[in-house]
Amino acid sequence: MVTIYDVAKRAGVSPATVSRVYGGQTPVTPDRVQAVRAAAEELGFVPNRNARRLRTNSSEIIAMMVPDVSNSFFTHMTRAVEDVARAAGFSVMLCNTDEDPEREQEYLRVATSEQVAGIIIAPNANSELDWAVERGVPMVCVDRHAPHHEIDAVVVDNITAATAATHLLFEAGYTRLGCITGPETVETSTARLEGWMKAVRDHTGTDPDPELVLRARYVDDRDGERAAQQLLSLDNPPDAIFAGNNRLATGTLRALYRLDTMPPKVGLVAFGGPPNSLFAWPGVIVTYLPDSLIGTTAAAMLIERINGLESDARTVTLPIAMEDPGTDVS
Amino acid sequence: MVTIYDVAKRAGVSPATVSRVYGGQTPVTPDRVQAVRAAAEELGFVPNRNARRLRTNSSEIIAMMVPDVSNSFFTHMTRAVEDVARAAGFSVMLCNTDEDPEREQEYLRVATSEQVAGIIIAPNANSELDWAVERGVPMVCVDRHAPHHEIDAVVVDNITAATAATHLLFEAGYTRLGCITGPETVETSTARLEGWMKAVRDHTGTDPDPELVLRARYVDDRDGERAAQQLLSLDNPPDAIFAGNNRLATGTLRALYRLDTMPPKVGLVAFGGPPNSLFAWPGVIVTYLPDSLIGTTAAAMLIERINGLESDARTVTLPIAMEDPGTDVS
DNA sequence: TCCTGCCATGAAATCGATTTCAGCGCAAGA
DNA sequence: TCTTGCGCTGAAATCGATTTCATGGCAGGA
Repeated sequence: MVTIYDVAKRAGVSPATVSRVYGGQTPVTPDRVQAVRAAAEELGFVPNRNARRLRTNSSEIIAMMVPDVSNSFFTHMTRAVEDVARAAGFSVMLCNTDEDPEREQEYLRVATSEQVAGIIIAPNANSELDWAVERGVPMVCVDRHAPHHEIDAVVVDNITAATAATHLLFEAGYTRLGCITGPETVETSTARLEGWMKAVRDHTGTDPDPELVLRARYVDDRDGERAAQQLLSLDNPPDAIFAGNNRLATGTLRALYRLDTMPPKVGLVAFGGPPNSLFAWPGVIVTYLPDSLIGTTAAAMLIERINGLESDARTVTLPIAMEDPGTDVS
Repeated sequence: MVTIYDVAKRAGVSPATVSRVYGGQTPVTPDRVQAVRAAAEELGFVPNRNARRLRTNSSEIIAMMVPDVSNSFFTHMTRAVEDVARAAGFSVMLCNTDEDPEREQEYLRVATSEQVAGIIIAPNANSELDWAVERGVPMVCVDRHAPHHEIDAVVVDNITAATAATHLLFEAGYTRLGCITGPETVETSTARLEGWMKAVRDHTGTDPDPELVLRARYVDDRDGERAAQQLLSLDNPPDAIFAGNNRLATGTLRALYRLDTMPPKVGLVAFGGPPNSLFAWPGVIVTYLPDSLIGTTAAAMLIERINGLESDARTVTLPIAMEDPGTDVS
């Protein structure tokens, strides 16, 4: 391994000078800089970040903790975070929590032990963030607020969008709406359910039929498929379904396909997806979550914190775009 | 920051003993282990990995260098790598190269400077891997072979699968096939083109019409869309299209939709996608790349290397699954 | 020409964990 | 009882870069 001492010897300067050439505070005479760079080049010197970090007690790593990167929502968010991070000289450490508090805890431990510069996390109601908060690690929550702590957050207005999308189903002529949403531990699933209920009450004047509301796991589309099947096999089945995230929408669509009741026969709100939907489909109302924007915003906010910003916790709420192709089969 | 010295003082032992409790080679008396653990717990001690790494000259980080995590193929691969890595005590650093050799180079520099334990990379023809190879960083290539070096690789049999899928188009009754594949710098795109050509020759007895072959970027589905439009606006347009990856397939499908020539009117091979295809579609032949399996295999191979395996470079070729729903519109 | 003061430089301490090496205590064998 | 030897322990060196502190050199002002 080539060290600054080797470079120093070759360049005829002291190790301190070599160190200063690589991002030190103190200036170095141009010709010495030249000499050092030349020597470093010849020897193939790469500064050892571990040594630097040990000394400076900081790293250029951002931990990205999401339930599951293979969910396209988080995929795009992660990609966006990585872009902003790289531009600012940070690397991204990827952590899939699978909504499992234990795994999350383990990762938080690794992250602090790693002296990461900051953490971007999509927490759930069971998240134990005390560990990181106590240690003052800069942190930004995405998609959901932090439980029990005041922490920067970038979220979307789920209630409003869920209500609006549900209204569109009613306007399209559907009358009996089912709702498949996520577990109670995930804040967005409750918000979307709430938005859906509001729209139902607005239109029917009464509370929705409880048998039309199901909760399924967010992370596996087969759960969504099962839930949709269950709804559609009711004695009095819904004629449209609100699917609370992209996975659930994918599962629901598959169930509809299997039962030969594809939209527009049965209406669908695909909240936040389905992923890579290719084109507008009659009877499918899609809301697009601003995944990349959430990522870039969160990364930018985190970097502000890393650079020492001390203000109170901030919450940024981003709007949700919507697509309604109508029910016309053309 | 709590260090082993603090813990040592509190537990009434030496720092060396504390270190040994955390994964040291030498055994420690049980009651001292107890005392150390208790003290560590009370003080909230977390070992500083940077110090450890500086000393041991190794890290528990695997760099995952892919063109673009937001491509579902790499997404699933990355997810699989992360699972295997975590189980073995490694973290994953995410690097999007966008097929850009410069960015790749930058990341290789960061990775060596970071003393990463190993690298998993999807290289292209312009990749400069010398840097890492010289330094002996354990490395495994995925999806593509390393240019100019003998390195472990996990790939799929693109030629065979492309030929087989193309055959299915002919069998379905399509006669004039177009092909949209990726840039020449990406090995898989050439292999798939080759497989396609073989099938065309088998069936027609002649070389394919050159105007039916287009190359587009792999990374943006709009390029695929444009290429498909171009093919379909020929005087003598193809009646089926072979799309060389998931992005191209997505773009092609969108073009077909816009031109109101959705399959089965125009046949389609969607090689390696399209992502999250919801269900079988008449006239669309889909090949499924074993994305997760590539990831787990590569991660396992890399970990073997990290643990000191010295054998010659190995290449694992995985099979490709295929789905042909026929052309029947039922 | 001499003095003041800034600027660049090198020597050495430091970050926190690992590891070598020597020593100590204790058990087993003679 | 004495010796041998094993097993555990602590002191101290070490990893490679950063940074403080003291110093030497040089320019500008008197």
